[in-house]
Amino acid sequence: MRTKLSTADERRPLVTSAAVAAFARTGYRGTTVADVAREAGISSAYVFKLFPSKEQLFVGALDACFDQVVDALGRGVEATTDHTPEGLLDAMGLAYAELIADRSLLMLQVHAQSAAEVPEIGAALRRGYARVTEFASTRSGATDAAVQRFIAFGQLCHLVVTLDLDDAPEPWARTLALGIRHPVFGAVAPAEITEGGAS
Amino acid sequence: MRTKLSTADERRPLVTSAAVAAFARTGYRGTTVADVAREAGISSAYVFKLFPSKEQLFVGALDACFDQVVDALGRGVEATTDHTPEGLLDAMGLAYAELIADRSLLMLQVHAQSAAEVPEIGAALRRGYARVTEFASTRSGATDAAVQRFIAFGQLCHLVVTLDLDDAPEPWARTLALGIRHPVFGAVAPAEITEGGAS
DNA sequence: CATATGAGTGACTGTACACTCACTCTTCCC
DNA sequence: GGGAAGAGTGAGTGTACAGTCACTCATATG
Repeated sequence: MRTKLSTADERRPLVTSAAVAAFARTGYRGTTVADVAREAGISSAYVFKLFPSKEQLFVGALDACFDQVVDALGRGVEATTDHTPEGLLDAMGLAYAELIADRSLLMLQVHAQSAAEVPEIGAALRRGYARVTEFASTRSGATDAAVQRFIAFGQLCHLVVTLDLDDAPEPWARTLALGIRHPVFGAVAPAEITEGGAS
Repeated sequence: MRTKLSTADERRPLVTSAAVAAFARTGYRGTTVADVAREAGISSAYVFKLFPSKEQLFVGALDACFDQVVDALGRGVEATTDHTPEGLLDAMGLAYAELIADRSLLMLQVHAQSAAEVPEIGAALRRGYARVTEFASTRSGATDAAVQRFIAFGQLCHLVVTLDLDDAPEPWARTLALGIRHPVFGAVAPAEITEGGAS
């Protein structure tokens, strides 16, 4: 009994997870479907039975990524007792920081942004950011400007993690990584950055 | 007399510009050196005489990109009369917005971020952001938090332009694109156009 | 048992691409 | 004129990859 068979519908989400991990490492064009297949422990021929094309496989991974992001934001909101708009956004930021501790979900978004010229991928990415932005906005009740800043610091966080700035000693790197920790118990950007630190 | 010869040292920067344009369109892995060669009007064989590898060609393009970004920030600083730290950062933001009106320099940074796993490219990207961050910090005299916010909104701007959000009607897109215009005479952040120029 | 359905794969195909090489043509200097 | 130095290319080579196909094997049911 070498391999236990499962149904295609059971296997598809497993392959999607494998695709998230693989595409997160080397991006849309830098990852072969053989890489995804290896990660999933199946043959690449079977990946093409499960998904019609590499493009659709990537889109599936990206959708799954945003599912998890929105879920995490929701859990963050549930977990806080501070129900002010700023408190709710902070709670979401913290939850996001915990979620992306392993980098995969974050890197997938970065790679997707670079592949957004592919129409289906661009559309999926817009869909994802629409969900996140609308969720942050309606669930926090914050002003548009505050929501915009929330997303802006999310994007900065992507840069910091991509370039491994959070444990770089250079002053400029410390400036960009201020308050951003990707190790699990850290916090993400403080919302009150009005008159912050010293130089 | 079909083609006027020029020296390799004259031609290299021309090819670098072509590389910026080509890589900006389809990214590091999505662009062939034949694409760059076509853009530059030479054969791909000759591109390899001018640059040792595709990777070094991309690094050259990225360095040139950051040269232009830092230059633009400098011109922004020269052009403003408001010498408060916030005024200087605003002026830099405005200059950056004008510089990236044609998207190439911005998209190249986005694509570079996705290719940062390639060691030489990651290093070049860190070099570039180091220059920008240090320049913004020392020339504005602003707090670390303000400089961080400056870069964060720059990253948001990358997202907005990549996803073409600035002329999308959806509310979430309007929220993210608040105050961000990429058409030439638009402004970034809460800054006004001060120079008296005709159309 | 027979036979159907669907899971899963090895071996291919066609193409695209990074990089090389042998070569030609131009310019310049004697 | 001759010939060295360098600009510039056409025609490759080797490899890697998206997608296909014909097939095997497991399970299910009558």
